[in-house]
Amino acid sequence: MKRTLIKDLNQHIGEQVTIQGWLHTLRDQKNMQFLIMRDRTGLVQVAHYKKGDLDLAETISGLGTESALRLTGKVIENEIVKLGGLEIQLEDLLIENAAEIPLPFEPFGEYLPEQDFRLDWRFLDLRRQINQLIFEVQTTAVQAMREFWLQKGFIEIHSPKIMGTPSESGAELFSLPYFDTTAYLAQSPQFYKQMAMAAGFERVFEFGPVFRADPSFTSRHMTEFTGVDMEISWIDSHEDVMATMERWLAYTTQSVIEKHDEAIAATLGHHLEVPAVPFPRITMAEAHQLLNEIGYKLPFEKKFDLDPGAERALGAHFKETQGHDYVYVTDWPFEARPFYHMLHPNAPGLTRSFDLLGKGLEIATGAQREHRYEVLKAQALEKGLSLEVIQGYLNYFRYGTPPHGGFGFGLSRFMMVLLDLPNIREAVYIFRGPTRLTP
RNA sequence: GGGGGCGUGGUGUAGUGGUUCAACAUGCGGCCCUGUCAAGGCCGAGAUCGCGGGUUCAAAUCCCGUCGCUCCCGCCA
Repeated sequence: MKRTLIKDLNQHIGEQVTIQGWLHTLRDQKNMQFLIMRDRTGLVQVAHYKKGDLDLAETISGLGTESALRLTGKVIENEIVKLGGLEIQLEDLLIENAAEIPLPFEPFGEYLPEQDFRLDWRFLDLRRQINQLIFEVQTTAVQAMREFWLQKGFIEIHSPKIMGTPSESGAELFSLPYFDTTAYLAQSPQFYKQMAMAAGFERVFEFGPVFRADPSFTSRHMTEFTGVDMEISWIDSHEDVMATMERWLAYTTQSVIEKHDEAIAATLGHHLEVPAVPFPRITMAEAHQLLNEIGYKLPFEKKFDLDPGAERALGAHFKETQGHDYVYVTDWPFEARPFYHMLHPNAPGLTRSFDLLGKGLEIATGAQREHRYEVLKAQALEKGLSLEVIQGYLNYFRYGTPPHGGFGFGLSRFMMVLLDLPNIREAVYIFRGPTRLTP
């Protein structure tokens, strides 16, 4: 018999249906048994009159909650049932996979075990409604991001994650044996998306894994995460990148609201808002001045940079003064940026770059890239890089590469910001950290 | 790489030197209950208090070490 989803049961009053799902709660009484069943669409009560089938009653009594069941019965309206005013009168039950007793923890209990323990049993943790919602929302968000770009003629690329030389960035590399040599896991698709600019693709994006061997033990770092990268050609400055990005994020948020507003309100207790475009912008120099005014003390060694506390302070300030969750911090000093960021022509030492803060959290970095071969080489040397090692990359800029720029964006960090999740381990399907390689 | 915090039955917590210090909740097992509904009632099993060492007449409780987890800084998405 065809499966009926629990949310559709009210269209089948009086009919015999089959539902498939998990035993959410069992109330086993003297004469009656009540099974609360859950599938991905909701909960329903199933009633069984014990004397109607004593063998079945005994089977049910032995069931552990969270067992995977398929059951058949007649849907009846019953106003005394508090769960939706209907119930299924049980006729047949098939145990697809019994849950052992006891469970490692109760996914639907009053309190939850600490996060580390839940990660050990992530599949049980993921049965919780909020977790299903997080990944439904992420699916919609990623779909919208891709849609936005496809509407504008972007090409999607998939660059290799195994590399012979480090890709860039100060981040530590994972190395691995590779036949008779050593290979590295990509820290970023940076060089490859710029290669696409040299290739004349003009506009590209990529969703892909990124690996960072930094031993970071914080609520917002992972050793492997999904990077969302884009790169566009023929830009005038980093402003073009920011302008594209903010509309892209507004479109994405709009899509999430259209599809999940009700569920988000029901589960998280608040509504999302589409961020107003354009987002606030502040230069690094202005940011330092502002921080000074609002009394945030930045350590001396951070005179070219921000620290996480400063980012939170800026986020809070723009929320308070402009009601905005996002802010671009632009024009970072070259000291704080990689060699390939383009310098301002009339402000030496400053780059055409930006970070995007969402609720005070760094979720993206972008810039116009330096596409002039000689200038790029000089900047690499200034950063102390060996030209030999990056010559393959430098070659992209010898045979007609347009001006271009783009950004790298952390998908899970965005999910944290979007849904107010306190820890990136809640925002990612399966967490990878310095001491977490399983599941 | 640096710093802080935590580590008690399956799970979440209480207890901060002795005399119920091993408790409470939940889960688990049993019994009871005219259809319950986040069910309820009664009974029961379950932790030598992460591990090792030390202080003390006495340690879950203090000290040292170690391991694990966690958060912050550094680094970044």
